[in-house]
Amino acid sequence: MSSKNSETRNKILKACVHLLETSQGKEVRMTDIARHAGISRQALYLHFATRAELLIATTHYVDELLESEKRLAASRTAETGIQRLDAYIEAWGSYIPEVYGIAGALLAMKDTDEAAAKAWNERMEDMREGCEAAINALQNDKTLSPAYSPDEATDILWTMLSIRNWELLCIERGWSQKKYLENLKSLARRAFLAS
Amino acid sequence: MSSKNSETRNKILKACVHLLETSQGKEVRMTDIARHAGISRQALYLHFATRAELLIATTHYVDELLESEKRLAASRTAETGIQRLDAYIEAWGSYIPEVYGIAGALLAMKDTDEAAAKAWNERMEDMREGCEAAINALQNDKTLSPAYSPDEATDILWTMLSIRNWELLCIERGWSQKKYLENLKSLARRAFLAS
DNA sequence: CATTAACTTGACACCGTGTCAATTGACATG
DNA sequence: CATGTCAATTGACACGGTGTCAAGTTAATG
Repeated sequence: MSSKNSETRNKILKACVHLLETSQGKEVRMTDIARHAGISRQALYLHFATRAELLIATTHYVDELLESEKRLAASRTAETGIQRLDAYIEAWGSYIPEVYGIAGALLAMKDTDEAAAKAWNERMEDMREGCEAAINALQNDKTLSPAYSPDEATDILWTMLSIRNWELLCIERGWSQKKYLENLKSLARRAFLAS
Repeated sequence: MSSKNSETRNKILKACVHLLETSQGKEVRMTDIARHAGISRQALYLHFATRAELLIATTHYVDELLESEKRLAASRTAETGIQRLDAYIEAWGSYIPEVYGIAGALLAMKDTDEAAAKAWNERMEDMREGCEAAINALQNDKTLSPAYSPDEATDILWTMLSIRNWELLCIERGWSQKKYLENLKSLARRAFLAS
């Protein structure tokens, strides 16, 4: 459970990311991760107490790699509410495919594992704040449709942008990433802008 | 594996429904179902070869109880496209909370179990047909926004109405069923109607 | 009375997670 | 050089859940 970055710890995380990304759907077992990292299964437990902990660490790991914070925060600099809404959808929507594998694993554990649920909920809470900020920006511009309170609008935007929705459109229905982004931006405008 | 309705088969299905409905989130084990049905665990396997098969049978069972077909088909009688859209959202949206428990169980098995995935996909396909019919009705009325092809609009409506979205709004965000239905109807209008 | 079908009990195999103990090998420090 | 320590290894094992198998019980039916 070394808290620092050790050589093997990184090997493990790297292997975990790779497996989650490639083996879409199929289970990713501790054994698989170990083999792929070139170490023994037991050595995993020297670094991560449980599978859940490993998965959570993996999300942090990729977030660092992707500089997620930075990219998501960028939308905050947009001038108008509409631009901000667009920028947030663009940023978050581009983030999804890069974390989809890991998110899926975490999501699957959510129901059975306390720690995984917590990690996931924190993430969703962060995302919701981004939505809230975008909606508030609309509100300040007086461009938010009077049909919605900011809270309601936030809930809806947050739901629209869920990873599961991305999954339905881009995986199940085969939409391209470009089509997804364009459609979601346009949908959000239709939904939230005062006409 | 008796294909007919036997006494105990129904007891099992009833127990299964009850457990899935009440024990939200917690696992529902074969043992639990057996105990709750008042029979031995092994007797379950006399009626259903696998857990997946039992769950699938359970969905059919509740569908029969709820007369889902009938209720969902009702929207087809609406006159205008808009009414039809509303009616479908009303029907499907009211159906969700009643099958939420079972759906969750099936959804969770989707990734690991072939049969469960198939059962789920069939269901989603049916639902998509309902969406398609509503969108086509709009199209025929020339009230579908030119921004969308019927296919795109169908995909989006289908996504909007996903059980996971209902879950996010009604479970996670605590929306009432009434609020959910109203908001989804209004959202769909904003999204799909030509302005 | 004998047969048959539905159930029961109890044991067991398989898998995946997590634990434990004993061992090895590298490397640092006195 | 001896010692200790740290990371990793091997191998065994417990636990929980699904699914299988075999033998025995019970009740209905001819």
